[in-house]
Amino acid sequence: MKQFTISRAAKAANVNVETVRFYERKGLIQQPPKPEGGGLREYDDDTVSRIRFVRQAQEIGFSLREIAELLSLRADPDADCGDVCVRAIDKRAEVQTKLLQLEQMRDALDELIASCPGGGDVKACTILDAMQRNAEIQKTTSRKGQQKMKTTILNIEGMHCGGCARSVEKLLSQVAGVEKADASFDERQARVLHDQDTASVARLEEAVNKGGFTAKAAEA
Amino acid sequence: MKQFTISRAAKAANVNVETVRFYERKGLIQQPPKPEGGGLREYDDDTVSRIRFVRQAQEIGFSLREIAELLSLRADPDADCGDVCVRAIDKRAEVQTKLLQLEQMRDALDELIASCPGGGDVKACTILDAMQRNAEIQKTTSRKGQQKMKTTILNIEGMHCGGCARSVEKLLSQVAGVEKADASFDERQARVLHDQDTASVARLEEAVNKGGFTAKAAEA
DNA sequence: CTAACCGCCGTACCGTGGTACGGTGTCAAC
DNA sequence: GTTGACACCGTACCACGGTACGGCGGTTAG
Repeated sequence: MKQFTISRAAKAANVNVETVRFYERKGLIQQPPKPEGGGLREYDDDTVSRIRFVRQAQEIGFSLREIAELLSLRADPDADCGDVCVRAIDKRAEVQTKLLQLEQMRDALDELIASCPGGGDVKACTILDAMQRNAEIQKTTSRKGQQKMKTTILNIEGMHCGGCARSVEKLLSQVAGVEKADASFDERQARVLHDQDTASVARLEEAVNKGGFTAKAAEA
Repeated sequence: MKQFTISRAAKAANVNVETVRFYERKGLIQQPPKPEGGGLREYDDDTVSRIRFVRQAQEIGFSLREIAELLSLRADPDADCGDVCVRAIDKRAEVQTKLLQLEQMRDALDELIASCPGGGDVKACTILDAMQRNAEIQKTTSRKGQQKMKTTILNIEGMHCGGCARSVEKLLSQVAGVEKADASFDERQARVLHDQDTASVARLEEAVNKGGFTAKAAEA
């Protein structure tokens, strides 16, 4: 097992020294203890691997917070491979959603570009016009569906960790008409901002229950 | 022309009041003057439209900074529709790049998910293994290409505004081997962090020149 | 008339993923 | 034994796109 100083370790993992220290602070890697007789901390191969794992997971689209979870799963002897898989599937769904949004953007831009006369007075710019028109359409559709936004607090049973809380958030946010969902593991609660017409409280509870939790609206 | 209070304007544009104020501070919208006799500022239809324009442009993928530019173009009597078009094309390229990256992510995740046995000990998790393996591969490839990173300062002629500076950055960052490119309109310079082997100084100059500017490496 | 709200404004803070700086300690080579 | 490079550590700072708060004053409904 090779030993490194921090800067050698950073170089080996192809990151900045400050980044290594940043990851230590975030708990993504353990800071090696100082040698007893004093001197410099010694970083090993394993830590370098771990840093590279972090970068790879980042490239796949995981946030540092999620990577920390993966790493702790990896270290947990009771963890199941299925847990990892669930996260991968969630992430895939997330990536797919972003992908579709980006495709919409690209198509919208393509349309704009195609309609451009290529020059002339900006007052007649079809691109700006089109964006303004879309903006106005948004207005009318948002007015058509007169939203009755309300925040509901759900008491949730069956959460085991912060990851569960995030699963609950995901379940809730996938219900049509839900604007915002925050779940707190500590409080065993979720706060949901939703349109009462599209997303009834019953619908919210149902969605959470389907995920294997138990949700009940808290009395106001 | 309807008049609104700030909160009514915010509601009409479907944003938070604080967001309206934030946009004012960022110069995206003008803050209406206080009426002479005192009292409340009056927001008009036009401002509301402008806010919706901002949101729409954001959805298409423009940052607030870029939107500010679009808005000032829209107001500039000398601006050409082609200027807007160029920005749209740039943005399309950017969106396309992100799209490809996300597709890679999705495919990588699909592979990981497909390989998952679906349960069992996390020690045998194919997903984590695969990520670790990829991480190790990255290491070797990044070692193979022994990069000689260097920062070069280019003096740039032909920039007319901050937008030009950003164009220069874009031109530079598209050169293979360029890690980072910062252009300053005020200083008429660009600072480029690049691999000397893949991206020679001549190549950098060439790329900038092709964009209609004139670049010369500054003497150290 | 008074409470309760809204406008107004400055300022602080959030999360994300780092980067930068300054002072002190340690080490190794010349 | 000195010099220069690195380690160590706390803290501050960057961009981004907002959100939140606190105090003041104006306004409006009951």
